[in-house]
Amino acid sequence: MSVEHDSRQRVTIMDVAKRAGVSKGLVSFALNDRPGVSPESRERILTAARELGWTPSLRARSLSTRRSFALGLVVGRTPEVLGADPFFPSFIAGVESILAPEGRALVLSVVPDEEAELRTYRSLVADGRVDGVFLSDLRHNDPRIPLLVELGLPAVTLGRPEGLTPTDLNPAGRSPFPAVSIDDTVGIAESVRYLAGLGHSRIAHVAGSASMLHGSRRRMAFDDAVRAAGLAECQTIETDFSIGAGAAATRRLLDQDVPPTAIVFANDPMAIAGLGVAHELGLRIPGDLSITGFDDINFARYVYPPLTTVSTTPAQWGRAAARTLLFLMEHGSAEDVDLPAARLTVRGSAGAPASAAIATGT
Amino acid sequence: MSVEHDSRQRVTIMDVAKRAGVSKGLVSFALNDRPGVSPESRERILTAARELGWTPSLRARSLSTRRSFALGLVVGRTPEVLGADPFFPSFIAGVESILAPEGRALVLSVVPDEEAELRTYRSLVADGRVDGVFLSDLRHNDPRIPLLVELGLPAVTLGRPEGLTPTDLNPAGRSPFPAVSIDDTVGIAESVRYLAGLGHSRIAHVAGSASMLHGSRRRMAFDDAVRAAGLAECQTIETDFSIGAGAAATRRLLDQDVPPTAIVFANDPMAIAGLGVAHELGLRIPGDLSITGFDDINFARYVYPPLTTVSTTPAQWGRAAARTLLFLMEHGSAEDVDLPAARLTVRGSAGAPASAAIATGT
DNA sequence: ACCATAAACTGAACCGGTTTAGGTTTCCCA
DNA sequence: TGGGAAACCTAAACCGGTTCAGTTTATGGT
Repeated sequence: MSVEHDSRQRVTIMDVAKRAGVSKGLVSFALNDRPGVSPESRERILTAARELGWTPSLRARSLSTRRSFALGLVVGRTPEVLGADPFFPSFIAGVESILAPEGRALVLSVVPDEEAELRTYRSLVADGRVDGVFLSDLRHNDPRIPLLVELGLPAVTLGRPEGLTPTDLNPAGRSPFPAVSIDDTVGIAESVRYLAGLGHSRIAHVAGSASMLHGSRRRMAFDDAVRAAGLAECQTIETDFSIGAGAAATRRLLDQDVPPTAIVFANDPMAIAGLGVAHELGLRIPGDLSITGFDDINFARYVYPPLTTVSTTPAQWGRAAARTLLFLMEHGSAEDVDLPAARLTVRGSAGAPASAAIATGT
Repeated sequence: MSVEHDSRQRVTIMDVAKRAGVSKGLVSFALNDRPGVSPESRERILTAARELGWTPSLRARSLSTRRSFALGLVVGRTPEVLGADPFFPSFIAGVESILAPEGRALVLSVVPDEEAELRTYRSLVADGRVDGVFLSDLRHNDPRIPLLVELGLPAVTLGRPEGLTPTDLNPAGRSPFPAVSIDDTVGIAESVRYLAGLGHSRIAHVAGSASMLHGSRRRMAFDDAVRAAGLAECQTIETDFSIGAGAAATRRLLDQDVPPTAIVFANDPMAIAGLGVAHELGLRIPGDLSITGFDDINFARYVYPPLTTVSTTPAQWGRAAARTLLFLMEHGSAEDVDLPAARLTVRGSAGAPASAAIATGT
């Protein structure tokens, strides 16, 4: 009994209806299991559909339901920064692992600057390409938030936004979008405590961009931890998170009369660049200089010495974000999710400073 | 004269037709600039559309034209391998730079294995999600090629496929899909020649997966170059392109009685891992061991010593691939594109072997 | 036996475009 | 002046689903 022979004509809901001896409306009802279909009819319809190998046309569904069954991710980074950071590949893999079984697709955009980013959101909505979006790399007074509110596009933020204007807040005074967050301050605090415990007193921080929430938050965590450890003012240099900027910052720090004995980097790419600069200057690591990173990218374990860093879980973040966004779109609201805090992973790049005398200056 | 006030009702082609005093069919004609529309009408219609801020509904267009105006990229890699390799972010950025102005979106899938990969292509087609796809990471007898032929999905391959069965070939005996390629054998040959020129005679190769075309092709290029340089048989170790495998391979190579004095790695992540292993073993680079990589990822310039490697241009590849795929879809066929060969970029990780005595064994 | 009500189901409108068959004009030339 | 072709345009069908008003059928209460 061959039913699969394609007669050069995609099988439609009408074919299924005819074969089951019902109207196409009822087929639709049965498929979206809604009430008002007798068990027998439902069975007959589903059987017919199976026999014909029918799958409802996504395009037709899109048109009549005004949904696209796709989610969007707009990444506003230069290829330079993007390429060095394995966050997105892992994050996307996590997202996909949730979306694929649900029959939803991910529409990805990579754009170089903020203006293009906002344009992209507008056109995604104008074209009805996506039903919701992931908002990553939050910034202070992030212009994307009011834009998405204006566009009425459901979203999930990676981390809690800050600096929202009253008009953006929802009635309860909260962010208009659910946030899926991971506490990265714990890891920074642990890094500083660990270094201080090893005997370091001149600890510097190579921070990420202050305009990015995770950049400034890690910096504040660093300052707090330094203070908590009873250390004197510690140096911080702001960068844009790029490898090159990390190398330059390291050079500046080490090129001082009294250089730091340890550097806490805001991400692993910069830390690895720092490692390179230190080697180049002939410093022993961790003897002359201790280094910690943030992210625990794959490279971290394989550079020399292996990088002591803070381990994050982007794939898990992706899964949680995808689940939250799907829930939001289905139920109209969703709870914030807090993932387990990122914790310090100790490897070889940090150790006791070689000379306490130099460190204390006495 | 406010026309922008949204009356809670998206403006449709009908609104434009009414305002221009024509039928909606004619609006469609004017918009897709087809013959049979008088200049005056066309002008009136376009003006009306502009005034109303009308954009044709992508969803409606999709339904009636049976196109999705989106292209697909299915990446079959584990997050582990994917995250370390900045190829895709750059490639995607290149693709996007072409697609965005054309109003096309990129649908991205990341799947862990080949089975899921094939499933994904099937469902992308069944759902009509994409009008064409990019085929990367070509493998020998790649099962995706016959699948895409069967599905009738236009595609562009990144590199020329091999091992096609006669049924897959088109009438002219060529691959059914246009290929956008970059010659990576030149870079490998240059690496070997460069090392040989420095005085190395025991050069090893840490190859990528032999099942991947670029893995085996680079390996063959290595063998050819070694022979051309008049060197004795040189060692090769096959890996899966992952950082960890690169580290393990390096360890095995260096843990021999007569270790190589230079290693040519099939990609940068493995080369960087090799650098780490060498450092760990207390070797001086390039004095005791020379290392070359492949890709010229961002990290390459910032590790110590900076990596001598072969520079590729993934963003350019992405642009060319996107242009070719768009052309293919519009005209039904497209020419192969050959990008400039990847060339060696000399930095510090390769140099003359410290002792010619050890190198020659005399 | 009869009416009320719920459950099951149908038919048609609708989503917003494209496409095609056919109908007017207009213009040209015999 | 008429005939024919070309240019322009309209109306309606179509893409393949969802949805809803309304009809039929089954159930139940009195």
